[in-house]
Amino acid sequence: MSKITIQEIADLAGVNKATVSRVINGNRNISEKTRLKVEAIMKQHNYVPNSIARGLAFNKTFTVGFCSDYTDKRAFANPFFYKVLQGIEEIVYNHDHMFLMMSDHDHDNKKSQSTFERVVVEHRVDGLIIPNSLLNERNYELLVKHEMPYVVTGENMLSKDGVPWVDIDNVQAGQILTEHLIDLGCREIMIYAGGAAAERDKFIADRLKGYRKTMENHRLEVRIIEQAEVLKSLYGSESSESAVEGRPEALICCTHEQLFEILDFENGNPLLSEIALATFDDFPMSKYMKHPVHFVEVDLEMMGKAAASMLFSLMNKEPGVPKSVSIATRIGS
Amino acid sequence: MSKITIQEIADLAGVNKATVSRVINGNRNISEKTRLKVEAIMKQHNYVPNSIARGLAFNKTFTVGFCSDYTDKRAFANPFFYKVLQGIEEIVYNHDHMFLMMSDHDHDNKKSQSTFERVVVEHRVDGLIIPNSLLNERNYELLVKHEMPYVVTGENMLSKDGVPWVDIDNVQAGQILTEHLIDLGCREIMIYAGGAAAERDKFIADRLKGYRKTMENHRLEVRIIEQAEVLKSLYGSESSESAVEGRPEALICCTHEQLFEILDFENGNPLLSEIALATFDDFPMSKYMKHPVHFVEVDLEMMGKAAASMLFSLMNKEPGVPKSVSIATRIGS
DNA sequence: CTGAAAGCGCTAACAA
DNA sequence: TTGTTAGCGCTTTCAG
Repeated sequence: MSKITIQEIADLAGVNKATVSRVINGNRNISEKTRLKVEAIMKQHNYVPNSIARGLAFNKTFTVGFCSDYTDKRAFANPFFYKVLQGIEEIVYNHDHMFLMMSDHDHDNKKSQSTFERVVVEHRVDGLIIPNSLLNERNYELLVKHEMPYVVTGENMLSKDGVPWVDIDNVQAGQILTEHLIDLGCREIMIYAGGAAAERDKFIADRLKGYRKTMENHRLEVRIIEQAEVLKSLYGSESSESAVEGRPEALICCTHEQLFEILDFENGNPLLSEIALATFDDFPMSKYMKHPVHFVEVDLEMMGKAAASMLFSLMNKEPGVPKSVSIATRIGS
Repeated sequence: MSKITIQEIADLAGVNKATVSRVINGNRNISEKTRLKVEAIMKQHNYVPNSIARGLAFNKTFTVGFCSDYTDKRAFANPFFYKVLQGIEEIVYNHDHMFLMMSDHDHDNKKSQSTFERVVVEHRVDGLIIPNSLLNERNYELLVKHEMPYVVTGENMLSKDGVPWVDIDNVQAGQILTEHLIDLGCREIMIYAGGAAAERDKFIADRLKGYRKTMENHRLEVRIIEQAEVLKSLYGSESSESAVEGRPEALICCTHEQLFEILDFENGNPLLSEIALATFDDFPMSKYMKHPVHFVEVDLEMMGKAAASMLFSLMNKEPGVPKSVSIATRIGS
């Protein structure tokens, strides 16, 4: 079925297949009459051009890929992650392309090619949207070498210039979240942002920066903890007088993992329930939780749209494409 | 880059491209000597056969697709849904295929083709795994017409024979969940399973069946509510004496949507907090919630593997392929 | 405006 | 064991 080829359509319409090809591709050099005739025949037999053959001739796939990272909790553990996809898809379909998702993990064992690698090397897509976490040195080289257009979601941590990315404005997010806690009356606000993590992940460094700036504006003390142990000791069983003194009114967790680490700790430490918790990325489960969590709301769909739009601009080699987009956030509820 | 073709490899190796093709495809009729030579040249130039061209020649894509349904809350709203994907991917890579995800929604407006339709009609994949919710009459016809092998996740609700599916054993799940609540000491156990929904969705009917069987075994009263209103009235402000009497000790919600409907209602009705809640599909957030939720644990990775394995069997036209797989569940924590 | 022919990169008979 | 020759289905010169 669907075996019907351009040649058969041509025969049926009594024209050459080149003519059929012209109507398929909207070539203007064609008489209204034959165009209509061919179109009718195509419709009648619901002919659909074979995309593989088309791809071979055009040396294109008419497909953009999205690679998600299995190990990226920030993405998949967030049930609202799919909104990004929705945004991407809308743009992709408007451009009459296919949207293909693949998943991958940054596996170090080079024994077998990663999905990502195969897709790039085999040119299975014309462009790629990948998460920050997948843009390591090796993958970067690969993309460049194969001249594969790409956009990164999440600001890149690679010290490369010119890597195009789309991300939420993490500095601003850090600011408004801190501002929100201050509005709530908190003064002693601590932030859980690992030193190593902040080095590795730009988004953590930025969130920290937003926090720091806000606290300093309000002349409040900046208190950063890098490991949960520090916090735990403040609430430990042998807590000294000074530990009790050191307890903050609020704690900002830079990632959901950090948040859950604290929440898990809390299950054995009712004292912790006094603290106001806050985190980034949508967290709509908050209202059902024992311990409510303040969070920042992100227009993820917009983020997806921005990424896809940027990708198409790159694919079309449009001049003057902005190399990055930051998306503002607001306090969620 | 990567422009290197089979012809150039052939020239470099001083052989015919057919010979190169033979080593690519592991043809046995080739001398060890030339095979090694060609392989060396290929490696040296990291030659990768163009998959598009290969696809055209083979009339295959070496790709299997997975279509997820945006509107299917049961899938995407569940952060652990990706485990299914992990299972699928493992099998797919073992078969040296690509795995491509697309998302779709059962949009009734026929104005534009759905992604699903395009993928099928254009033969972008050799086989497809799709959720139950996408297998409507129209899509079914399409798959059959285009002879596209497919497997459905979630038992099919279409009254078609021979639709291959993989699902959790929903009857068993209903049983163990009910059994679990009984073990906990509950006697008045109500189940929220919409009448219309149970008609439409086989999985609801099955869960209900498991509940019913267990309750009857224990000589307990089967109490089914089809709309949240019934329950709400039992807890409403003007609750009569009889309403209070009618309050169950436990409530089983057949879907997460139903569960959240109850949880949202609860926010204004502390009385409801007395009730034991239970639901299906993994719900690991339970331990962080104000109101803990009993749930059934599913080996989603296994489900993915089963679906993919079945698909490959179908693609290879293996004889005697079982038409369905039911996967047992256990109580989660 | 339309047709004929070459070719995209690879595979698969059929010969040699 | 290897080379030759057609295609796979479509696009795209280049003539007419």
